[in-house]
Amino acid sequence: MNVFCYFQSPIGRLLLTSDGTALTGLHMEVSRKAQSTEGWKEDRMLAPLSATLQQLAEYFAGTRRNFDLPLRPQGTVFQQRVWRELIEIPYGQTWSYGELAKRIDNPSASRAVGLANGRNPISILVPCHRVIGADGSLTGYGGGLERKQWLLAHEGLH
Amino acid sequence: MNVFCYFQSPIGRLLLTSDGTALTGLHMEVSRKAQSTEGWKEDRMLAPLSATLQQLAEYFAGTRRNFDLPLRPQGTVFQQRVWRELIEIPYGQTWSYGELAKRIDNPSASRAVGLANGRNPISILVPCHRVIGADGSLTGYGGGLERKQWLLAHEGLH
DNA sequence: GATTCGGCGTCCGAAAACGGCGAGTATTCG
DNA sequence: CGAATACTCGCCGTTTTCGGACGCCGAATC
Repeated sequence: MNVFCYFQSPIGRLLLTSDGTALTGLHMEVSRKAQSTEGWKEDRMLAPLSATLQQLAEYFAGTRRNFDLPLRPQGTVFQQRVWRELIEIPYGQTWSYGELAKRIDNPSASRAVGLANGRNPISILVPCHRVIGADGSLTGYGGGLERKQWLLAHEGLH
Repeated sequence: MNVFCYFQSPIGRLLLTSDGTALTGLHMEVSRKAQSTEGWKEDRMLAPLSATLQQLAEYFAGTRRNFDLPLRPQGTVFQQRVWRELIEIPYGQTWSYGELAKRIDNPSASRAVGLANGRNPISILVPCHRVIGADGSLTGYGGGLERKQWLLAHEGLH
């Protein structure tokens, strides 16, 4: 069972998707990559979705720093390792791609980490925006660098 | 929704599977290729399954020569064409792989037809056992040549 | 800074391997 | 001489393998 709904945020509309028991995706609206929801059902009341809506609202309001939600992102073994580690980055902090690579015992895979980051299906909640270049540059972001910047600023950086 | 059940036949136990609305598989027990039913529900009462059980019993009892069941085999376009044509072979008759290839307007694809035959997910009902070599040899059968021979003999051949 | 280069997992396309064949020769026996 | 069997070779869709390109990097060099 696939369900979805939208959340209106300061950085644009967000698409939330769920398999019925957990959150499977949180996508920003980017023209080129319009995730299709054809054949899916819209439902803001489904438990995982309504909980996410609530916590997102609090996050953007500035009253929440950590999320507590059932997540189920789909990906390869390596990607799962990267994403699981992403969640360990505290609110308002940043790691470099290389640091993240070290943390998953694959110190030379920093570039592959970047790739896995780009494939993160659950943005914001899995905070791939908290990873930047070793020299402090933002380097890149699926939703656009301006959104990455906005999120980091919102968390009190720069 | 995936459901399964078993049928005890003269040629061994058969595994029937359904997506809830049609029959998706009928597999013979072969050690090397034990189709996994993990996470599936066993239910002999589900419409497509109970109907199949009934008609199979009649087939093996010798009182039924044609089946009337909702089938939904999964495969490539080419395989679907082959399987659809297989159903046209009358009870008690055999075609060669080459003849079947001609029937689907691909006369030189006899070998590919053999391959598609081997992938037939619904044995007996989709009678791939009625296809033999152009020289009359049995050539091959997923469930083992002895079963192919048994089925053809049961249909009055040789 | 700007450029170069090595490292790493993934994606993608091309190429090769693989059969439940069949037709055409060659070979073997009565 | 036939007829039956053994070999060879082309066919064709599918699967597997392989190599190269790519990207949200980082360190070294210029």
